[in-house]
Amino acid sequence: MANEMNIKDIAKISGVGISTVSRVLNNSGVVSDTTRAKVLSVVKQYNYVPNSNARNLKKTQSNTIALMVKGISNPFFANMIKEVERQVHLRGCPLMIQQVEDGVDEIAAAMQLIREKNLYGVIFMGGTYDHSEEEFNQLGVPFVLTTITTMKDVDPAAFSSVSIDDVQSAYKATSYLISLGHRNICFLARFPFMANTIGSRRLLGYKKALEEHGIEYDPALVEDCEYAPSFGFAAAKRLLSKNMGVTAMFAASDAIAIGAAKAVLSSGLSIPGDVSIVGFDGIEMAEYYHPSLDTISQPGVEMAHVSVEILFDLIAGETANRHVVFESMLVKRGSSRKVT
Amino acid sequence: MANEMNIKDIAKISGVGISTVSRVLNNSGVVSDTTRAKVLSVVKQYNYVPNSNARNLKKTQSNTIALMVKGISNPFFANMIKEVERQVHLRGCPLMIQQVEDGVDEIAAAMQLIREKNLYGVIFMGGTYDHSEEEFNQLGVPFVLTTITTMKDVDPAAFSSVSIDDVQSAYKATSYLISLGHRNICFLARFPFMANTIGSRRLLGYKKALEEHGIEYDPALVEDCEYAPSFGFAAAKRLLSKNMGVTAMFAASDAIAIGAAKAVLSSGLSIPGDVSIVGFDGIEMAEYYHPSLDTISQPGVEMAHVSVEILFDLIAGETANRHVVFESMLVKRGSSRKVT
DNA sequence: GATGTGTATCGAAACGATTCGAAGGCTTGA
DNA sequence: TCAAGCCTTCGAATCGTTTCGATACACATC
Repeated sequence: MANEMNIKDIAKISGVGISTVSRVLNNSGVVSDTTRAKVLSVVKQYNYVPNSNARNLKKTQSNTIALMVKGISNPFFANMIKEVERQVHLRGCPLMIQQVEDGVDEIAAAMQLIREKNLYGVIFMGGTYDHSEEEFNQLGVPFVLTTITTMKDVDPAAFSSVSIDDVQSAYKATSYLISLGHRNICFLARFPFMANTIGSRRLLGYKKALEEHGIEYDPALVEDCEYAPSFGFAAAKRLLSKNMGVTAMFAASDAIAIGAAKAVLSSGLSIPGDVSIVGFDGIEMAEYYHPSLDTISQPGVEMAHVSVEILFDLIAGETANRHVVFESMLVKRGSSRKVT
Repeated sequence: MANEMNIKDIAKISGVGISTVSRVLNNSGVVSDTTRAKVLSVVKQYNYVPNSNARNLKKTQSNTIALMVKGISNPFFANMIKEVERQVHLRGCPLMIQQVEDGVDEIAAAMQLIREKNLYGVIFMGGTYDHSEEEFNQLGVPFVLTTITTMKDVDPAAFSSVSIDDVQSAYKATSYLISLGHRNICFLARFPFMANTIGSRRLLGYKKALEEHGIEYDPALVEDCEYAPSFGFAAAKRLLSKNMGVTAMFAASDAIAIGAAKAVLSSGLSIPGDVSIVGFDGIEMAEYYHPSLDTISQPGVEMAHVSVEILFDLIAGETANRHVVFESMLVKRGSSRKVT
């Protein structure tokens, strides 16, 4: 039922050689206009699609791009994935998506795919990578790290990346809350055992802002929670029950912020009347929450776009790795207020 | 850097024939235990991974599954996609994801991929398909339609599907609001020019409930809006400005419901005090909205799971197509109240 | 010893593309 | 007329697998 035509059939029907058909389809080498037209018309008539397995086998390279992502359903990532797919598709390449479960070695998983499928390139999205330069080099195909932190100190010349400055962004959010007069500001993020995660980097920014304003850092104000509303809710509940006089919450993601807001509101407190809240990411749901949540917004779509651009530049032969750091933006919508 | 080993090398190093290595790797045919052990140890030692392009070329079939989806970033789909990926991955197959843009012929796009990549199977997710039985048959590989409505009257024996009963579900939601005493219930959904979309099917359920309770259907209470908060917000604003005495809103998705809730709340009205709201899908964000939104919840994860199961059954040779219709559930959380 | 049966293995052919060296057919100039 | 040079085109070899018919050996049977 599916494709029973191969290049040999097309060649025979067109009355030309096999290689001529190949050259027409790949726009390589010279082919006379009449021959080209003839071949193309036959291709169209029989709806012929070249078999990419054969093509990839011969070229020892496929045109498939893989996206290795931690947390497909995270709304911030979902948007980025959408854009990655769009951009990759636009360039005529199929996209393979693989979810990286906790505890799985991302590079090893990618290696397997690369060798199996002769991948064209890989985008890694989200998470913290505990890999050495050699391990990255082993990949053997172009790749880009998007919104990823690395534990080992890897030479920046060894990889390309797209990110925001997490320390600076968290600093910005915390400073904002401090500037509104808040002193008891709690911080909600995920702190796994590893160092240099997104959470720990944002914690650095949080601490830095406190320090600069002479506010003592209190670990009791920091809650460990995963990037989802249910965890934000539970974490905020825990915090509120401590009765520490918290007047502001800074969450490392909007999903957490939404859960935390729910905890605050359902405790009978008001936002921003009693508690101010600032989230992180800039997802649509935060804007439509009531009250609309302030947030540190990341330009996810552009980040995805640039990731694909860099990847294809590398594929095209660009040898210099690039590191694009986007600017995050403090979006004020009214979930924070001045206190005296 | 990448894989420079091929099966011939492994054969030579192991001191066996090429086909023996192949048989070991595929668990096909008989191989003595000692030979098997020897080959496996060499494979492991050299970290050999078979080239799937070559394998697929020879078998004229790859192990890749494709997911054709409309609206990757829709949170309800995002969750399903996550589960599809998990299940497909669990079965050792790579997953290719292609987003179907508006106006693109889904089947044609899938055909292209199938012929290029010799796909193993395809899952179609979301949207309304305007295809005939012949077009589906042309695919030539197993496939499942998940949460998809079809415009043409296709023989159920010609495809497999996973869905909920949209008419019944909308009927359930509307009846619930009516039972609470509401009469002016508006309905927000997407109504493209085509018939038999998800939106139009849910509209049927809405109408049926009204009719059964002797409430006249008023088209002015139905607003066309896409499945995202911003559109729900705008649609609800439009409705409120009509001053039709609306006391309840039924939205065809939670994303719409969230936008609509925002419109209600930011107009100074209360939920459920002034307006009751029921959404659709059962996404996490609706639960953490304040107030938590009532909704018709779809078992997305199970639907995704079953879709993959059916697909692999078909791949395994099952010839009978299956149609699994899941039960939706009315989840009451407090965004609706009784009126008198 | 010839034949049969089974087990374990081998290697050549094939899958459908790309590519490169070779060659056919023209024109041009000597 | 012939050689040179150019433009097209051709087809064999190749990529790394799978698979099937063939083979080799051991052992039993008659």
